[in-house]
Amino acid sequence: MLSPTGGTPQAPTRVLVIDDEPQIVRALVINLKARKYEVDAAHDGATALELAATRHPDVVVLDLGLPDMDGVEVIRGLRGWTRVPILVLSARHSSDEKVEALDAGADDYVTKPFGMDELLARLRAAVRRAEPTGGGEDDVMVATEEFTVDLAAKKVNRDGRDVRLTPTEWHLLEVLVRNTGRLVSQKQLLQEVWGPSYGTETNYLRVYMAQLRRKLEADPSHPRHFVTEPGMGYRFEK
Amino acid sequence: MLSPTGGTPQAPTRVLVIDDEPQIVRALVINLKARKYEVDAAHDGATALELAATRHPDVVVLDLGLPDMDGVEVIRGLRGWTRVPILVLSARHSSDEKVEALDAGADDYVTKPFGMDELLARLRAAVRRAEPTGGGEDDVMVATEEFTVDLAAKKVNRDGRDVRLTPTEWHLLEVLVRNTGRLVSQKQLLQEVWGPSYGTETNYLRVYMAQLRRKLEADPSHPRHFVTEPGMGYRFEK
DNA sequence: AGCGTCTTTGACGCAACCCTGACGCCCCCG
DNA sequence: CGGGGGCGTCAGGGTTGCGTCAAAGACGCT
Repeated sequence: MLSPTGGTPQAPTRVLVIDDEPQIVRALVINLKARKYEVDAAHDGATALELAATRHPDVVVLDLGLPDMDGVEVIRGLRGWTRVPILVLSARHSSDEKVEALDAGADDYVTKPFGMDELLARLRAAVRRAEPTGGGEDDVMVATEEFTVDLAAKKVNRDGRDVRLTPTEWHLLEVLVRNTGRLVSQKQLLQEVWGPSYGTETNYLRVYMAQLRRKLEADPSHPRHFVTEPGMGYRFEK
Repeated sequence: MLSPTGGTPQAPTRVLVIDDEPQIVRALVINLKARKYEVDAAHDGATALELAATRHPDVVVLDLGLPDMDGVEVIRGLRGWTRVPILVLSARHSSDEKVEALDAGADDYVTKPFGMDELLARLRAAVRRAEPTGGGEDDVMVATEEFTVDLAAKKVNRDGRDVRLTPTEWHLLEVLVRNTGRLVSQKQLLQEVWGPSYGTETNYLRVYMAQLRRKLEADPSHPRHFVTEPGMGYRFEK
């Protein structure tokens, strides 16, 4: 995985690196940028808190040994207003120090010298669990003048009443709606709804398209939304 | 701070410890119980997954060296259906192993021998960040015309009297209510309530949906709130 | 050890769904 | 102008899935 943000394209993950040792900052910045992270860097606590407030990073990498203030104070300063994941770096192996940092609100604690692979893995873990819960919570709704389709809730509403669809009807509708405006070939429809071994049983499509139209179209015999493209396939239009 | 759960009284934090070395398990259990955690223990991967499904721990401590299966497989088995924090223990210091475990979905990685103080601090950190976000006011109360469900208090009230629900009934109701209006597939229901190894035992659903309807619906044979979507799943409507 | 509660499992009737075939229509093409 | 392929419609039958009931097994409590 090259990009830190998984499959779908989205805003790059923003990292705030706080360390006063130039060579460590340089190594981190290079490695992070190579993996398509967006990186800000600060070499003391004051600028760190400032950058955190203005740039809103998705994750913070914090070295405890700063020139101007105690690293734990930086953690408290951040935790006062944000739950952004904080990954602490430190040369100290002392258990007390780890406990203090973690209880102040740090998410993870890595002792120097550290392996870059491990650090990046811990960073990925921190970012991942901060991601919004629940997977696909987007309420994907498609609306026409006559009915609405809610892909997430698997609901179809027409004239204020819910329309009952059978599994096959729903599946067919789903494929069409996900390709709104585009032509979907008969073969593609058959394979997506009935399975990959189907492809020629166009009579299935005729029956189920008729049922969809009967349940959703104002005038089923003159469909406005479920359009037949003879010899090719079907198309859903808003 | 003696109690792991902050100030306000609430259910104790439940920890699942997975390790095949008895002395480690004993040390962990003693230390955790002394701090008012509720502790379950498993000494192999199979029972671990089973316990995770039935007991729903708030955090998992997992030793990678298990007799029956690879520790990473346990992580994947858990991540298939839950986001519970996973804290990995391991004797291996190898960087590759850490990266693999973290990328499989672990939240933290501690190498043995470990300091108990540090482990407990890391455990607190893992639990803390898994807590519900402060800003998101959970709709813990859901009301219909006939009954109300209080998700926080785990109470159901109907006609002014509390309704007694068995653990399974409640769990099923909870999943449905958290997805009010949305269709929940039979597989999802089975896996959330009975555990990840279930998915086809739809007869369980039939029995327990009937019991929920009998206890909550005005006319159980014509359910208004617990709607069956044949072949797909069930839906809770207000 | 005994009891009660909860969970699991099996059997049965019924309704709904999916598939199938037949028929008629329209449009394209010969 | 006639034939044919593709499409829409309808109705029947096999199959699946759901609701219900009942009883056995598992578990915890007294």
